[in-house]
Amino acid sequence: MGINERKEREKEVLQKSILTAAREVFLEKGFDQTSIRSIAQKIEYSPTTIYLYYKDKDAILFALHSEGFQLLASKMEVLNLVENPLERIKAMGRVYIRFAMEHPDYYDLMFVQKSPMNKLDEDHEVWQEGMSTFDGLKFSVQQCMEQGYLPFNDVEAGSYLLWATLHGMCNLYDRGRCKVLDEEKSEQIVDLAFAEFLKMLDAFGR
Amino acid sequence: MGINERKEREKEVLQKSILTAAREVFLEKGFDQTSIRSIAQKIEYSPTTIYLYYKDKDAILFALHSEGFQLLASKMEVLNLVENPLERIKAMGRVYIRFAMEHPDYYDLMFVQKSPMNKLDEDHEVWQEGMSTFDGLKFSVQQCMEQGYLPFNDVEAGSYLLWATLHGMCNLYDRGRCKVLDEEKSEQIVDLAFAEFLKMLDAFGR
DNA sequence: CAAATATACTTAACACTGTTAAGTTTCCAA
DNA sequence: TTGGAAACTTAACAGTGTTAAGTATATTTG
Repeated sequence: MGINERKEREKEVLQKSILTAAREVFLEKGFDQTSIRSIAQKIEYSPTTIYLYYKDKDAILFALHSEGFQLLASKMEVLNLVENPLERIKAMGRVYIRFAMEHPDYYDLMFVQKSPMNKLDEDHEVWQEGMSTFDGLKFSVQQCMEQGYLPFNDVEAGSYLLWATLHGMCNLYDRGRCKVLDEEKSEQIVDLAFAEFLKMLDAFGR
Repeated sequence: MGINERKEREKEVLQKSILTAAREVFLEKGFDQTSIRSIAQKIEYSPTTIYLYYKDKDAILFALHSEGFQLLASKMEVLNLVENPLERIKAMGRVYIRFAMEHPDYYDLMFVQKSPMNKLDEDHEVWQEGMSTFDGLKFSVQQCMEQGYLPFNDVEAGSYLLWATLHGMCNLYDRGRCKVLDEEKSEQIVDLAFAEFLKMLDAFGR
């Protein structure tokens, strides 16, 4: 009989509407203001109902974190069109920074907050979302090394270095550490620093 | 009469013992567990007494953040012995990473957490601690540019780039994003990436 | 068809958090 | 000795994540 299946579907609907509400609160009010109670209020259920569909708050944040990676991956798709691996890495950097600037909350959840990572530790799972994205970078770095565009010894270490450079620029900016510069310059520092970054990369691009 | 002066001194003593207790809790239990009540318990005063000596929690965290910068500055002192500006920058990087690894909580407070920065926004002050440290980097970058060690257009942008690179490596590591690598490699990734970083710097060191 | 059970959801509560207003104690000066 | 200022505490507010227990509702079973 299809009753159980109908119920299954109904459960899925509520699970998804919880996630939708969580996303709305998260994007409107930010990480700190995303509480179980505020999500519950949005879907007009009691706070405890949420625990029947998600193990805890971290599970919800992990789901949102995964959404962020899907969004980033979609932005990265255009990079397949770039033939030259060094140019592809440069373009990746532009996409990455643009993503961090346009979706600072998603970015924070994906690369800074500890909450979503707790879920992995509990379930002894691997960080698929992060690994897939990093694989994309590694692929291009590998090509660059083979073609003499980059002087790294180790693909993973080199990829991590490039990633960290962009992450550092975005994170310091997001966390207000650009205050080491005057206000005018603060606003454009990420773009300025990225320009210097490209300069360094080009020094090897023969 | 010296009574008022004695009282002044006593107030200062309590203010400092609050900060000491805050530091102890912070270093023992971490940022999240550093609550007003836990600090109060340590000094055996009521939680509200703390508000007679510090405006709010952010003010205490800012004070701890400043301590962190003092500690970092002391570790940076040895760099004055390094004559060559590029070598000095490399050594700065080593000191910076070592500091981040040995004092992850201080590092987080100084460069990641938003809390200490709120104090600046409220009081319309400048970030002296950050600026002083950044000035040290800018000085060496300027020298490197003059002597042809680094190809930057802009001293501040170049300095920010170098800072961001190290910060990114430390922050991604601290926030568990090294999980893109296998466990074995995760542990040494910062050192490995730093080695690649030095390689890139050396490419200009003629 | 009625009783028992399983499902879905809510209420109330616990143990916390930062912060403030009001009340109490302590101490010093007039 | 009394008045008042200063130092400190109590109680409370409004919020947090989370859990145990209770309540309807719907489904299955006798």
